[in-house]
Order: sequence, then C-alpha cells, then structure tokens
Amino acid sequence: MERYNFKLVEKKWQEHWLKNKTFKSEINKDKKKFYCLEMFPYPSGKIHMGHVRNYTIGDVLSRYKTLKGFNVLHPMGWDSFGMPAENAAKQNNLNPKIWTEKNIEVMKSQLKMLGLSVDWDREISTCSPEYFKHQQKIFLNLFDKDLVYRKESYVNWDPVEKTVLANEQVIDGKGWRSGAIVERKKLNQWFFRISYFSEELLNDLNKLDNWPEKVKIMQKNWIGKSFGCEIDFQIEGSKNIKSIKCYTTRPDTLFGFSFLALSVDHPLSKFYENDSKFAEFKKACSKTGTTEESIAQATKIGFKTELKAINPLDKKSKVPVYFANFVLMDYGFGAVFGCPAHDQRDFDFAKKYNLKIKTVVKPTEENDKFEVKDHAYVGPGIIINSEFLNGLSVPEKSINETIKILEDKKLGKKKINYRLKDWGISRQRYWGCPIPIAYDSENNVIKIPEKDLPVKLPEKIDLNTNGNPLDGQKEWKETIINGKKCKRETDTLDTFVDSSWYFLRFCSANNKKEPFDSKELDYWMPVDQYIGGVEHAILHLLYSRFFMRAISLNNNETKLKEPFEGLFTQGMVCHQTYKDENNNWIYPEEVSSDDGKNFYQIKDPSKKIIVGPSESMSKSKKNTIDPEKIIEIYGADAVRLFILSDSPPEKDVQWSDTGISASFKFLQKLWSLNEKICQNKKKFSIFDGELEKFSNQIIKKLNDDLERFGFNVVIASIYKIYSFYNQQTNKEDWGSNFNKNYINILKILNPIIPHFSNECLEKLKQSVENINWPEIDPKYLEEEIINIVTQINGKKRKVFSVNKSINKETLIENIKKDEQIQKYVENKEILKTIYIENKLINFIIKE
RNA sequence: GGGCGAAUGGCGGAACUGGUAGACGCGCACGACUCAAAAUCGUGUUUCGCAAGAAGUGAGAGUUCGAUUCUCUCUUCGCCCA
Repeated sequence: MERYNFKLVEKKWQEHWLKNKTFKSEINKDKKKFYCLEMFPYPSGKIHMGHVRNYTIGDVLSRYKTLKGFNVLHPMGWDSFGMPAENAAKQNNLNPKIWTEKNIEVMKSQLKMLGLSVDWDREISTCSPEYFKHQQKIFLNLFDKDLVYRKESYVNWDPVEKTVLANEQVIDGKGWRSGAIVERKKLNQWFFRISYFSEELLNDLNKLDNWPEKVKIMQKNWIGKSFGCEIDFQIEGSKNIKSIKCYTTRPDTLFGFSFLALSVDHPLSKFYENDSKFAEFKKACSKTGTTEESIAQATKIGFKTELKAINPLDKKSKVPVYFANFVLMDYGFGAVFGCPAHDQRDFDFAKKYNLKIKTVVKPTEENDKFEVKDHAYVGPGIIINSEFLNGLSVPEKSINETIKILEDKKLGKKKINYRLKDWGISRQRYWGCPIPIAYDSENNVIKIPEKDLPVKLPEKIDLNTNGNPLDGQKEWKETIINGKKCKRETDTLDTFVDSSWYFLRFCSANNKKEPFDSKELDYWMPVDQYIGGVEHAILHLLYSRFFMRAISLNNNETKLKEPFEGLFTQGMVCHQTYKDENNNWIYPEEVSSDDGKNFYQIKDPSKKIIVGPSESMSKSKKNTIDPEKIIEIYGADAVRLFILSDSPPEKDVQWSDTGISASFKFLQKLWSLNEKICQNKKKFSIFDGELEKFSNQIIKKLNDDLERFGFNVVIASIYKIYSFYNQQTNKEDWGSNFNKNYINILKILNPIIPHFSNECLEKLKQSVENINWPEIDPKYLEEEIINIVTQINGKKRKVFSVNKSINKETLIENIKKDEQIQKYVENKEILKTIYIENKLINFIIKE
C-alpha cells in the first residue's frame, strides 16, 4: 500500500486548477452570487500563520459555497503601499517598488502552496499605477463633492519617523512603530469629511445583522454621539473678550461651575501671544500628544488668565478662566466649563489649583448633605444645591430640563456632538499614492486634469533625507498644468485610503478606463462575507463604510452604502515564547526538549531555555512558525486541517507541533482507508441502514456547522467519519450503499482538504469538476430508536432506548416497573411526572 | 475609570432554543507487533471510592421539576475605549 504523497498530489491539483482556470469568476445571472473576501495582506516578505488561518477560513467558505451552487467571487490582492517598504528600502538602499514586488512574488507563491481557490486573474496591487490612477480619480471626484478639503491643523508628529501619525497610530503617547514620544505640530493637511456621515454611519450599524456585536459596539463608541448643549458664558475683565462659547454634555451641573478651561489652540489665545509665560505654558502643552488618551494620562496643567466667567444661571457666581492642557480644540468649541465635583478631570484640575468643589448631584440613596470627597461623582442620582434644578433625577431628566431652561432664557441651545473627527489623509511619505493636486504661484489648489492621471511617483529617490522625500524632488515637483507653472502636492495618501475601496476594484479588476463598472458592482457587491482580524474593527471598516457612502453620494449608478454584508473576525495564532538565560528571545526551531518540561538550545544543549507564556506570534518575540517550512514538512491539507481544528475560529489558537503532526497522521490514516476501499473488489448486497443514517446525519451536521463557522467542530466530525467508515470496512459486508455514501463524504471533505479529496475522488473514478454538495435524504435524519433519560428529582438514574412510536402512558408505566427505577419509586408518592417528548422523564417524589 | 467578552479534565476544546456535562483531538497509562526503539494498531483515561455510589462546568446566591446554558453579587483573565 502506498503512503500518501502530499507533495505530488498537492502539486498536481494546484497545476490542474491553474491550467483549467477553475476559480475564474464571471457574472452569471442564473446563479446566486457569493462574494467572499479576506482582508488582503501587506507584502511584508513572507506569509505568517495569521495569514494561513485567515485565508484557510475564507477558502473553506468559498469552496463550500461553490459546492452549494453559488457563483463565488474569491479574489486576492496586495495592500502594497506603506512604511515598511520605505524603511526596508532605506536600510538596503534600494527602491521600495523593487522590495515590494519581490515580496509579492514570494508571498503569492506561498499562498498558492496553500491551495487557495483564488481567482488570480483579478489580482490587484495598490502600489501599481493601474490601481492608484483610479484612486486619484476617486479622490478628485470626492473633492468635487466637497468631501475632501484642506485645512491647517495640529497633528501628531513622530520625531523619529518624521511623519504625521493618525490618532490611532499613537499608543500611550508614543508612535505605534517607532515608540518615540509624539509631539504636536501644525501643518496643512488634506482631510476626508467623514463627519458628514456621522449620523448615518452610526444608525446603519443597526442594519448589519451579520456583523459581530462587539465590532458594532466599538464603532458606535468610536463615533461617540453625545447629546448636550452649547452655552455662551459672559466674560468680565477684558476689553476684547465679551463671551466664550462652550459645549457640554452636563449642563445640569452648571451650579457646580468653578472654572472655565480653554484649549491652548483656542482663538482667544491670540491675545496672549506676547505673554512669555503663556508661550512657556504652550510649549509645555505641546509635549502632550493630541489624542484623548495621552491627554487623559498627562498631568493636568493650567494657565490662569485675568478673565472671569459668569455663571449664566447664577449671575453672582464668577469663576476664573484658564487655558488647560486637557481641553481639545477639535472637540466642542475648544472650551469647557469645569465642574470638579462631577468630572474627574475637572476634579484633578481643581485640586491642583485649589478651586472650589461644589457638589450638585447626590446618589439617590444619600441625603442632601452629601459631599464629594476623594473623587468626582459621575453616577446617577438627584440634583442638589442648585436652586430651581433641585430634585431633578440625573442624568436624563436633569439634562433635558436644564437645556430647556437655558433655551427658554436664550442662554444656550441643544446640540448633538460626535467624537468622530474628519479623517486626516496626508502623509509625509514617499511610498504612497500621490495626491493628484498641485498649487499655482498664488498657492491656489489646482486639480490634476484627468488626462494627466496617474500622477506617478518619481522612480529615482533618495530616502535617506529628513522630512518628506518628495519635497526634495524638484524635477518631479515642478509641473505645468493648463499652461501654468505649478508645484505638486508632495504629501501622499494614508494607506487606509488604498484599502477603503479595493473590494470594489476586485469586481472589475481589469477595467482600464474606470475604477469599477457599475454593472459588475450591481452583481457582485456587497461582499457577502468579509473575514479578517479584529484589529481592523474600527478604522479600516469605518473608512470603507465611509468610502462606499462617499462614492454613492449623488451617484445615479451606485447606491450601495454598506460594503460588507457579513463580517467575521478571526482570532490570532499564538505560540509559546522562549528566552535564553540572558533574556534574549529564541526561535522555536532552535529549542528542544526531551521530557516536555525542560528545554534547551539545540546548538548548545547545556544552555537552558526559559519558557514564557503563549502569545500571538510576532517577529519581535521570535515565537513565529514559518508556514512555508511547515507546508513542506506536512503538506497544505494537513496545515489547513490543523489551523481549523482545536479552537473556534473567532478565538485565539495555540500552534502546537503535536497538533500539526496529529493532522498529518490523520490524513495518512484516511489515505490508507481510501486505498483499502479502492482496492476492494467485492460486491456487497445487503443494504445498510445504519451506514445511510450515519452518512446523512453527519452531512447535515457538517452543513450546519459550516454555516455558523464552527470549523473546529467540523474537524471533530471528520475524525468521527473516519472512525465510522474504518469500522465499516472491518465488517464482512460493507453494505450495498457503501460506495455512494463514501463518495458523498469525500465531497464534503473537499472544501477543507481539497487536494486530498480530489485525489481520492479521482482514484474512485469520480469527476472532480462541478462537484455538488450531496443531497440529504430527510428520512434518515429521524431516529426511530430514541433515548429517554429518566430522572428522579432531577437526577439522572437510567437511560431507556425505546421506539419512537410508543405512547406516553405506556412508556411511563413501563419505566415505573423497571427494576432500577422501582428502587427509587417503591412506596413513595410521585408528586409530579415531567415528560419531555422523545427526551426525558423526571419523577418528582416525596423523600 | 467605562464598555464588551471569557472562565468546563493534565492540555486545546464540545454540549443546538434550559433536558444524558466532558464530543473530537493532544497528552498519559496499559496491551499487541518488535531482539529493541520509533512508527502503527487496540483498550482505558473528570475526581474520590474495591464497589454500590457520591461530588463535579471560577466563587457565592437566586429562578426552575431540572442550570455549563437564564438573573444578581464577587474573583481572575483577555480585548477595546478613556
């Protein structure tokens, strides 16, 4: 008997698929479409296990849906602009394009090794002018719709990478890659007006039934809709400043007002420009980042002005006005009223500058003497110490009533505010999509005419200069547009722009003229199932939702708003971490153990290894496993099988050597079974009902489990299938229906272990083209013999196997007479008998 | 500090709308084959107990005839936000 040679088999079928263009997708209106998309990879060099998991899940789904009769679109591409290419190019002194293209080539061959059912004819790469020329066109289109604009704004400046970071790229006040402390800097920036859709982006989350609840909640919090009030505070103490406008979500705490705080970027700061102490203060503030997080963590500092703000509800009360580092210019109006008793930041600030802390809300269970002591009270309760507001319940009633009073007195008005800010898209980088804009001699914004698109990047570039590399490209920068001398925009687009519409491009990837063909979009969009990491829960998904709306706005051809009908977020692949005695990370392949407890370095067994916790695979911790090496040892099908088994796909999975080798061994066993079946010459005559029942039921179960992404349970069923069929072939008579059922089983294995399944089918002289998911005969799904669990007072005592047709009364009488049950019921009063049809009987007896 | 989620054998994990807890895999033990080992195959494997039996899904309560599943409180961990 020959062993399963995965190397030959996998190569054979991969060539077969390539030659026959098996996965080529075209519009076919007679069939229901299914657009399956996994988040496309960044070509960083090699694929990692995270990719393997992501693309295996997508591939199993695509193949399953194909078997189910859907017309499946399953494309793949490259998110190929971005900083790693630029950094690598700097180090190796070559062009990012060359580095990127080489990586794509390697990774593409690695993905092909996995046997993915990808339509490679639709492959796209975002760094290719063929892709970004369309992106530039979309940019100009959004510009015309007033969804793109330029403004001067403060940005997070990474002093090491010399680039602007998005808020979400700042972690703990530091750059997400460089780790450098982020500074504030004022620059002219391009923005997408995502805030135009704030309300829609929030509301339409309700329509996304096939999205994980947690992702929707994250997006909701990110958009951060709040109901509040804008209030004009009258100001005393200055000739120039008569009033200051504030936004607040807590107008009901106005009687606790004890200071007013302004952002250092507030327009009124111009009156303090010549004050050296203010300049010093402003400098101190610039060390705090611009994110909410970094501001919250920074120590609160303030600059006291001579101004006094008058409480609109209590004109006698006049409080100091400060500039403070914890007030953001882009939230509200860059001015907040401070109520220390009921806001922790205000509380910290008041403590520091010794300001009044007046309690105006008490928890419901406290009396009116309640006073805030060690920290602000922000919970619900009742308004106190607030004259005509006293007694109102906090928060809803008190806030609404106060707003009403303020509106009646013309002191303020109701306002809805969003935390979501416009999306800054300018990056001071070379390796990104050029912004199709130039400036004339008067610095007017000039759109690059469509005939001049794409604006390509200059090929010769020196990246080892400080600041924006394109800025130094005089020849490239200077251009003539409509006969006028102009200078090009030297910023490039945030790479999140590239990935905000790539799913549309896949629908008509080879259309040279337009970004996409609306006929193709009508058929293929939306993406039926999108699969990727939860780390993109907010930004990428929100930006894509924005883009779909931006493109559809005032568009007669495309009306779609939600790009992703279904979303699935898979967990990470983890592995144990290893360190040597000097605290250096060590790769798993350099480590060995004889007893599974004590680990040592292979090259020097005297060196002990300290085993750390299992964490998600990362290059920095060197706890990675190279998929290519693993595929070479075990084969793609074994890897696919293992990566899906063990853990539910939404949770993290532990990579284990024993796990992968178990999958490998299993395929060998399955192969031996297949060989045995192929070599069988006997004809069987007796019809086997049990075989029929098992096969139909397991196909039904697999079907249901696949639909709900229960891949780990699917694999468990596959082990059961083997075990059942293996026992079946040990019987004298395998059953006259053996081959029919076995072939069905091979078909359902096809999505998971496609090479293996194809090879087995072929050996049994079955066609591997146009396989259909086997029909299930419903008559085998019903059990005739059922198990009745019998309980006494809720405790299981005995299980009876009975025929389904038996009537309730007879069944209960028979069970009562049973010897073992008699032990419990004899001479006891049965108070109640609970009967659940076909399942259970529970006798409640008096003890 | 807030939000969301999780906690089940030695380990990863199953259990559909409340109804036989521990599927399936790993590991381990024993057995077969072998001079031996590896590989392979078979049997067993929640705990306590010789057994009958009892206990048991992070802890504590509650609802219920019946709770891994529902409710409340707490502990620990993870993720996201501040």
